[in-house]
Amino acid sequence: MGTLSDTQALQDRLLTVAKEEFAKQGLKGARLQKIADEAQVPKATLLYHFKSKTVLYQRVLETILSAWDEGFEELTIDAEPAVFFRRLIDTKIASVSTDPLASKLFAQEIIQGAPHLDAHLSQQVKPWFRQQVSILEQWMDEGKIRRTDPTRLIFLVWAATQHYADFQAQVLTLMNRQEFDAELATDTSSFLHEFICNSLGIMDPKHR
Amino acid sequence: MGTLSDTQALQDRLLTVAKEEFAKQGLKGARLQKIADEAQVPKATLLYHFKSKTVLYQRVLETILSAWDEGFEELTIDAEPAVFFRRLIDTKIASVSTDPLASKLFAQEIIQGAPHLDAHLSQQVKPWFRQQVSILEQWMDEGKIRRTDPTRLIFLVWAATQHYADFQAQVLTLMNRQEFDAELATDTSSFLHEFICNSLGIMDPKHR
DNA sequence: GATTTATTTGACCATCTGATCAGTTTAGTA
DNA sequence: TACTAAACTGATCAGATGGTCAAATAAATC
Repeated sequence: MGTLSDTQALQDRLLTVAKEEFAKQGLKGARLQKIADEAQVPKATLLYHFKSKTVLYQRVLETILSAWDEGFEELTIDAEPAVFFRRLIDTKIASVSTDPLASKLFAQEIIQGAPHLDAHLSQQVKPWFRQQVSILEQWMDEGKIRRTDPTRLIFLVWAATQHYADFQAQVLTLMNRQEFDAELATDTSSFLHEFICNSLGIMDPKHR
Repeated sequence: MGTLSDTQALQDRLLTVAKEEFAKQGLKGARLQKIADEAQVPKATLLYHFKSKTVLYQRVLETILSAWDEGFEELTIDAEPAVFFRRLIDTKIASVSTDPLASKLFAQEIIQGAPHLDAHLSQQVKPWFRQQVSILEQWMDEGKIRRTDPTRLIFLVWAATQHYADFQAQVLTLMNRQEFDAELATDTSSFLHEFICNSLGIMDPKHR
C-alpha cells in the first residue's frame, strides 16, 4: 500500500475533523481526545502527526486561508461592475454555503483579536483589499457607479455574506428553516446583488 | 455602610469583568481565576456570588440581552422609512461602538449554535423581528420603499453594523486605525443610511 | 450585648487535558 | 532475510482548573 499517500490521507482527515471541532468549540474549547475519537485514532497518534494542539490549529487555519486565497485571486479587474459584484457575491456565498465551518472558525479567530493571523491579515488580505478599493474608486471616477466610501462598501459585502455562515443558527431560527440549502443560497445571492446594484445605480446588463 | 448596595456593586463589577473575559476568550477559554484577579477578589468570593462558571456566564448573557431589548423596544412604527432606518442604524452602531464586547460575546454564542439562548431567540428576538418585517412589507405595499425581501434586508442591516464590533481587529487593520472612535462611528452610520436609502429609493427628508 | 445571618477567604481536592515516552508494529530497502 | 526508519499506541504524568469546605469576619436583628 502507498504509505505516503496513506499518511497524507490520514493527516487530511485529522485536519477536517479538527476544523469541525475548532469551529464548534473554539480553540480553547476543542478537545484533542474528541478530535481523535471522531477520526477513529488514538490521541497519541493525533499528536504524532501534529506536535501540539496549537500546531494543529494553525495548520487548520492555513488550510482554510489558502483555499480562500485561491478562490478570490481569480476575481480580476476586467469585468464591468455588475459582473464584478455578481462574481464577488457568488464566490462568497458559495464558500459560506459549502463550508460554513471554515467561516465560523475564522470569525472566532478575528473576534478574539486575530492572535494567530496578524501576518495573514496584513500580508494577504490587505493587498487584496486595497486592490478592490482601487477598482471601485476607478469606477466612481468613471461614473460607472455612484460615489460612496469604497472601504465600507467592501465591508458591507463581506459582512452581509459572512453573516449567513456565522449567524446560521439565528438566521435559520428566524426564517423557520432547518438547513441552509442551495435554494436559500441562490436567493440570498440574488438579493444582495440586486440590493447593491440598486444602491450603486448599476443597470443589470440582462435587463437592458 | 450600605451592605446591600455593596453586594450589588460587587456583583455588577464581577459581571462587567466577566463579560470582558468571556468576550475575549469565549466561555471555555475564560478562567475564573483571571476574572477574580481582574476584579481584585479571591476566586472563592467570585464563586460565592455566582455558584458556577455556567451561572456566571448566563448572568452576563442576560445582562447584555436585557439591555438590548430595552434599547430596541423603543423603535416604534410611527416614523417614516428614512427616520426608521436612521434610528435603527444609529441605535445599532451606538451599541456596537459603546460596548463591542457585548456584541462579540453574543456573536460567539451564536456561532457555537446558541446553546444558551435558544429561548431568547424564539421568544424575544423572533417577535421583534416579525414586527420589523411587517413594517417593511407595509411600506412596500404602500410604495414607500422598493419591493425586496424584508427578511434579508433586516439581516443586512444587522450584519453590516455588527461587523464593526465583531471584526474590529480586521476593520482597524484594513483602515489603518488604532481604535473605533466616535468619528468612525458616525461616518459608518451615515454610509449605511445613505447606502440603504439609495437602494430602497427613499428620499432623505432633509434633501427635499 | 448576644445571637443569628450574610460575606469573605485560604486551603484543598477531584478531574480533566495536553503532552511525553518507551515499547511495538509496519513499511521501505539492500 | 536482515536492517533501518517511519508510524503507531498504551501507559503515564505534570499542570491547570472548576469547584468545595470549614473557619473567620462583618453585618444585621433581637
